[in-house]
Amino acid sequence: VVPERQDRIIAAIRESGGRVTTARRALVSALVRADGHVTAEDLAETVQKDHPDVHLSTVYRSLDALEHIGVVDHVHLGHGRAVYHLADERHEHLVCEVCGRVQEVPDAIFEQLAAELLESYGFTIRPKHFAVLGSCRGCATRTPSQN
Amino acid sequence: VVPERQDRIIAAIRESGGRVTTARRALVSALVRADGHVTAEDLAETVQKDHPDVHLSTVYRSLDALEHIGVVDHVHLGHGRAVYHLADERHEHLVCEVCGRVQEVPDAIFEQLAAELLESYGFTIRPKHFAVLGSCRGCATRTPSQN
DNA sequence: ATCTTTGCAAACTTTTTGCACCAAT
DNA sequence: ATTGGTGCAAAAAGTTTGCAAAGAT
Repeated sequence: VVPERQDRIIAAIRESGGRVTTARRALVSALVRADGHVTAEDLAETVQKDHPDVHLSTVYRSLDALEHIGVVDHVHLGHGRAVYHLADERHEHLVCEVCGRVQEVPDAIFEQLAAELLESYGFTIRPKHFAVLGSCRGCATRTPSQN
Repeated sequence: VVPERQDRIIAAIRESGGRVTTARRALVSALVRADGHVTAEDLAETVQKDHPDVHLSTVYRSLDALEHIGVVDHVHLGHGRAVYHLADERHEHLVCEVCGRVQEVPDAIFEQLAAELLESYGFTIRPKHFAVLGSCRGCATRTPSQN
C-alpha cells in the first residue's frame, strides 16, 4: 500500500475546503493504485468494485476538483477519452499509433525543447497536457493506422 | 489565388480513385484559403457560403478521405474540436492556455527532441498530431485557466 | 445547521454511421 | 452502368449539468 500519498491528497482536499466523502476516498485510492493512463471510466469501474453506486459523473466531478487543487492532471492521448493521473508523476507519454502502447519518459527529455521555445518565442510549455504521438521501436517501419 | 495547390490536391483525389465532387472542390478551396487551425465546422461554414447544402457530415467524410491520402492532417488543440490543415504545412502549434492564441513554429524545433526519443527509446515522433500547450510571452506570469 | 457533494437522468458537443438517392467516372 | 459520394436524421461517444436528496463539517 501507499498510504502517505493518499493521506496527503485527502489532506489537500480538506485544506481546499472540500469534503472528504466515500466516493472521493475511493477515487483517490484508485488513482494511487492506477499505473497512470486511466480514463474516468476506468477509475469509475475500479471505484465501483467497492462502491457500486458511485456514479461516473461523480468521478468526473471529483477529478475536476482534484485537478483544480493541482493533485490530478489529464492528457488527451488521441481520439476519445482523456486519461488522468496524479500530478506528481513527472513524466510524459509516448503513444504508439500503430500498436497503441503508451510509454512513459522522464520530463527531463523536454527541457531542451522547453528552453528553446522559451528563448525563441517566449513560450513556456506545459508539456504534461498532451502526449507525443508516433511509432515505437517495433512498429517504426509500419504505417501508423489512421487515427 | 493559389491555384497550384488546389490543382495538386484535386489530382491527388483522382489518383487515389476518389471522385471530384462539388463539395470536395469547395472544401479543398476552403482548406487552401484557411490560415490553418480550422475546425470541421469552420470549413463547413466557409463551404456553405457558396454551397449551402453541403452537410457537415460530408465535410467530416471528405476530410477523412483527404487525410487518408496524406493531404490533410488534424490536431487536437485541447478540449473540444479538432483542427485541420493541409499536410504540407510543416509547422507545429503552440497553444497558449491563458489567452488561447495559437502560434506556429517550424518543425525544425522538434528535431532535437525527435532524435533523442529515437535514440533513447526507439520512438519515432509524429509531432504534428498534437499541439504543445503552455503560456505565451504575455501570459507567462498568469496562471493557466483550467482546461 | 449549513453548505458541499452525490446519484440520477437528461442535455450537450463533437464525430460517426445507416440509408436511400444522386452524381462522377 | 457502376460505384463512390451526399444529405439527412439518428446514433455514438465523452463529458457536463440541473435538481432534489444525502452527507460532511
